[in-house]
Amino acid sequence: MKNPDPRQVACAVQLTAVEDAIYVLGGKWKLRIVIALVTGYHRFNELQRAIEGISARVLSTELKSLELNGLVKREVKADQIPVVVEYLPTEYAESLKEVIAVLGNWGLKHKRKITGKDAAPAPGKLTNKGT
Amino acid sequence: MKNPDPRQVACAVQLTAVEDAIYVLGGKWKLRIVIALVTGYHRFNELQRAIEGISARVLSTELKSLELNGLVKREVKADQIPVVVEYLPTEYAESLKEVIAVLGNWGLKHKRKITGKDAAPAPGKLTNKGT
DNA sequence: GTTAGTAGTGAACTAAAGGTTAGTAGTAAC
DNA sequence: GTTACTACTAACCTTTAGTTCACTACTAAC
Repeated sequence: MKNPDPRQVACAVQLTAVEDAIYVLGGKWKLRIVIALVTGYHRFNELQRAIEGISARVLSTELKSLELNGLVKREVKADQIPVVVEYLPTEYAESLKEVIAVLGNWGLKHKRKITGKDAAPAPGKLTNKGT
Repeated sequence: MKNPDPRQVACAVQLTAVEDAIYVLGGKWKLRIVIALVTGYHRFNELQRAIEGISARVLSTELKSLELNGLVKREVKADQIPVVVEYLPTEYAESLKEVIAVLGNWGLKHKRKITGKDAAPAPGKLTNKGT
């Protein structure tokens, strides 16, 4: 196989790109945090209360990861007492709105398909959790 | 807080939907498999060769999960020797094309942003791997 | 002085995801 | 008879993700 399968060439670009996106946005919490952020929650404890079930440690590490990827800006209001920290979605985070919308729409359609019609969900999911 | 924060109401629907989508499509391999499937790879070993790095065990479990979610159809060609199994993307899998496109585009833009400009990638990623 | 709020961090743990190795059963080529 | 192909699967191991709990340091209210 000297000259590669044209199908491989065709999908290679998409493949790495999708992988990268999943690396940055995947996992249990990253997109939830972004959604909370653009929804208007900006303070640490406020975010922790808004995002049900997240621990301080995970919120902290996830915020750092999002900051590294330019999606969040950490701002320390040193003048206030007590010192308040704000996590603000960057302008760049706006670019995720489409991703969130598409993913959300698909998730909604899929849930309807799985729970409403076929009733054969993935093991232990979609039916029994309304997070 | 008797009447819930309107922001919470506003994002709750999107939240569960996005979560569901990530549950079904998240992880290292699911979307890669779907891409390979719609690209034209249909047989087990063919898929394993096309998707670099995936093990038979993982490919098997992931295909089952995708089948449960109606994205793949498993077809056994019992008449052939040796018995051949084909994994075919369902029509429903077409609905993922938009998701893949949007995610791929974002991933591409993001990689360019991170590696080309800011040069501050997430720890140990995006720069050092060209899968 | 005790409690609660601000924003976290470190250690120790569990759970889940994924990887490695070996092996099944049948066919067919060398 | 050994190797290689078909499509897997069980057992075991490692790695990563996420949880729990305790704790810092400072301020304010009770």
